Amino acid sequence: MRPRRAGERADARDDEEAAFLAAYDISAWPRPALTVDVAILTVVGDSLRVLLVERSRPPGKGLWALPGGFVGIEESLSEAVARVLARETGLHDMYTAQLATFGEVGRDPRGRVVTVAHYALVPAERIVEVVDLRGGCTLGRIIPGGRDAGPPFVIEGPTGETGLAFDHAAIVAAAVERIRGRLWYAPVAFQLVPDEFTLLDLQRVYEAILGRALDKNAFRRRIQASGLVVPLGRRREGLRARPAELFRFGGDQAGV
Amino acid sequence: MRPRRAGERADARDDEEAAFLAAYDISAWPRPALTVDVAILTVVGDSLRVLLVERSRPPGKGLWALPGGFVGIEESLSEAVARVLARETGLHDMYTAQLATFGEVGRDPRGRVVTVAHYALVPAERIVEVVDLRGGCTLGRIIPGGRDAGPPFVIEGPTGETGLAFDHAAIVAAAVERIRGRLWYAPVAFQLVPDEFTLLDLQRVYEAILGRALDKNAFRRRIQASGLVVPLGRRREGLRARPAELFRFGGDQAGV
DNA sequence: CCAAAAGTGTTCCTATTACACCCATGA
DNA sequence: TCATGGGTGTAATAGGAACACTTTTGG
Repeated sequence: MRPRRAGERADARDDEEAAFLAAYDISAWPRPALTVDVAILTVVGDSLRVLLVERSRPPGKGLWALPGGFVGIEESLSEAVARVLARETGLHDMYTAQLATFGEVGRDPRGRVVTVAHYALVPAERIVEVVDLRGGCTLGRIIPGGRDAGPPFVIEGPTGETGLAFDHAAIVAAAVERIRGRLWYAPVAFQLVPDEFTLLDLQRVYEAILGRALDKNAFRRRIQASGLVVPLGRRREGLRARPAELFRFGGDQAGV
Repeated sequence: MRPRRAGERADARDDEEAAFLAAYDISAWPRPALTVDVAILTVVGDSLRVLLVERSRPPGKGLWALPGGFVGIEESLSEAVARVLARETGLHDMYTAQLATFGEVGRDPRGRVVTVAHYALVPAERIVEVVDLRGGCTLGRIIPGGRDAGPPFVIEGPTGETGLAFDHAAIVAAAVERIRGRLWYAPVAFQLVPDEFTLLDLQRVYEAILGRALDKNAFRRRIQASGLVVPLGRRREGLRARPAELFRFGGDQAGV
């Protein structure tokens, strides 16, 4: 018995496939439930934050948690993410990416629930505009534990508490590790900054993500040499110091 | 309404949680089925390979596919991977890691099936020992499309065909991209080489994964400087050339 | 003028590349 | 001895880190 080549007895095979599928009942066996959870990351000042929602029902009622929800039978994972984010936070059209899938047996008290964790990157300005940060949403602070780029993290809610519902603290830690690893190779920081930004704005985002200070000159040259930013020829004035040149994301290497 | 602090009205909350969970029926709604699929990668000679199994039933009967199966209600994802690999290939105790989750609505003709793709790394010697490469298993050849480190790939089965069942070709491509990205930062290549190896053995593995030649001296120095290999003080003799020094994985940075 | 923030010049150092060369063995 | 694969020296280069310095604004 060999694998089918293209066109080889395709009719008979197709009939067998069709008959099999007609008789197949995929819901015949018990199986895990599937959710998506999203760590929406942003930078406020010099600290990395994650958007948390208060759980309004059990399990974990009253605890802070990542926005999430069950995956519908007719929607892809990314569609589920978009739907959940719009419902729980009002945000839409932001950069999202898949992170990892968490499937330990005891991670949800409701039963067997496997979650496909995602992360999203949004400028803080947009969150403040759209999200009601008093109506059940907050921006938890992510504190890198180590002095350099390593775990562990502490996630600190608005009232100083550190616990999140389910295994959501582990998801946040994985999200931070992921964007740290991708920071220099993918347009991560550009998603966290307004359309127009100064190089020091951008540097503050890099520093918040990495949890350590960067050399100003080295950073500036590295970013400009990358060809990922284009100068706008305008300056940001009004502060009590020398105006900084404004840039936007784009240019040679940006893949636009 | 504020999030619960530690110990605050814990009894009442716990009662509510317990009551909720007692009444909760998680199987009440239709939902996707969940599988795991594994790309078992290895290096034979100078080419990267992936272990394929022939599908013995519909859908895709007769096509080559990655080993995979449904996730049980009482097993974690990694347990499901181990079970599936032992059942379909006889391999066990190898290095596996999660890759990504594929959840497009139409990816499986049986209905809505979401798969958590994994990859595994095994030395070719072990596959030849354990797996029956004539009884429904084969080592498909992975051909990098670009001249450097980029996609696309062609996956070539034993009889020259290129199609895999479902979206498994995309999973293999994602697996190769992942191990390419991790090659210099994680012990990827060491999983693909026997316990005792020469530096040129190791270099051939790196070259197969990257799809390009590496400078011998640069490679040798980089690996030895990493502290990840320790010389055994013995040599591999018997070839018709100068015997090469044997190494094993371990040492300072190996995290053993 | 001074504080504060923006922006630049220069030096040092390390990792990577490229390429040429020497060494040990079996036939 | 020669072919084959194992192993090394060295110079050129690129990129990042460190640090001191100058410039431009608002008060």
